[in-house]
Amino acid sequence: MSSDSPKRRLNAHLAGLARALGHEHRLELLEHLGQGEKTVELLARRAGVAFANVSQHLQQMRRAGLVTARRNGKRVHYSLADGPVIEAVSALRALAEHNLAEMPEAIRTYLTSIDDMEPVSTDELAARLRDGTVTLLDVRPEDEFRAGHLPGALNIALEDLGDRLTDLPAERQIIAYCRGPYCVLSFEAARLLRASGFDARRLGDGFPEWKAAGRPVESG
Amino acid sequence: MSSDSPKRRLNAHLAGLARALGHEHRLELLEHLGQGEKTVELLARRAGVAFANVSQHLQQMRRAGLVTARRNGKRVHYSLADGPVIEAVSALRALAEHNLAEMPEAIRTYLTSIDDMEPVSTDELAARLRDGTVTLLDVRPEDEFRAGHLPGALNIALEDLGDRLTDLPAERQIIAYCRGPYCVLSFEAARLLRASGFDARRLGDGFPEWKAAGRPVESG
DNA sequence: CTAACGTTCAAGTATTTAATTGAATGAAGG
DNA sequence: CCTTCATTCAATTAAATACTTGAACGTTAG
Repeated sequence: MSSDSPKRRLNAHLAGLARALGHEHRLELLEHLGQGEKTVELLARRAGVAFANVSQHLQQMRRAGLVTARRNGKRVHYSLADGPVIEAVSALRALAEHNLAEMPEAIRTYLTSIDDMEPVSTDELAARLRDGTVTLLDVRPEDEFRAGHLPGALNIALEDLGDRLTDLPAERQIIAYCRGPYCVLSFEAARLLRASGFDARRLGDGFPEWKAAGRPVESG
Repeated sequence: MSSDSPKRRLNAHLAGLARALGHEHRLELLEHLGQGEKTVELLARRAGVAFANVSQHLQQMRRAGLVTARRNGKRVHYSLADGPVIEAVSALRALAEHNLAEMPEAIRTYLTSIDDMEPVSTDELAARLRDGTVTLLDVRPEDEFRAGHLPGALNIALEDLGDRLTDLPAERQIIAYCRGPYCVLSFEAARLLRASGFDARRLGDGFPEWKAAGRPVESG
């Protein structure tokens, strides 16, 4: 009766999208691309995946419409397509979080330890920023910060944080953020800061989610 | 530097979820399960897929935590897991809709023709229901209606609609709904009703999305 | 023009996934 | 108990996907 061909083809199309998201490396690449445009080489280095391999994964995602490529000189710069890609990945995460029970132990403890840091919500952060009662700290690498960051954020990459504690106010609460909800950078930063006597917390989401929610961003 | 094993494993887990959504037949099965619990046999029939094949797809989704199974006598009844499964599929659809340009022509015309029916939004419907100015028509098969439907809806399966036009009010607007945004049932219903002189529209979403949005449902 | 470099392509192998078939389970009914 | 029926399992084949390697392409610099 209702085995309509167009509907089937649409489902096949949706399935193709899902499969394009269905690989560990591609999800990692998307997370990095969420921070801003990047070259293949940089992505390969950051993700720790073989070069040609990254190129192929990127092309697969390009075919699916998840990312776009632009050539500039010898390099090809990839970035997220402007559809709701972040939202789709977030939906996957929400799905995963709901089934915590069915996850391997190692992942579960990882997630709950991240949760123990009492993450600040995006709404809460926005309010605190209006009040001006917190210092906002971006602990991603500098190039990602330059490509886009939350308004008024201070950038100290996690690896430099230990050497630059004196740049931070001792009396104000510090909220650290990084690439996304499961990115360890802000988690490690908050831990380090707390151990050094600061009042530190972390943002539950990261830059891509903030931007995807339509909130203002700065760059440069 | 930050090639943390737990994070990688989490991405692998997310990728597994995405792959569990990454097949035409599984998406179709999820759509049917969104209407309510169903046996393997019924699913195989409704989806037009070979029996053992359906069983294997279901088990794959069960392993991924997308669906649950319960045995009752000789039959095994599958239903959606209680995580945000509908939301994840909706995210995929949103992604697909955003890239209309990159879709094969056949699908694109299918989608735009559906859109030409000026779908009613969930919010709009809720308001109109409060006013009591519309008749709500559920055109899914009776078993799906019994398993759950929108409050106050009248059930006439699409295949019976032509014979039961006299059961419908000529003076009130009729809003038809079915299984989801891309389900043809309500589309065909609205077309038939309009051709018969009724003032008919269709709901943009379907029963599963209404329920997933936390709105009230009735059953029986 | 040639060399160097970043990226893509092509080919091969290994692995994973899908569909089909027939046998095996497990519950109900005579 | 033996049969029937719905479902699952196991085994096979076919197809798709991932990774590696080395060659090819296109752009910039000398």
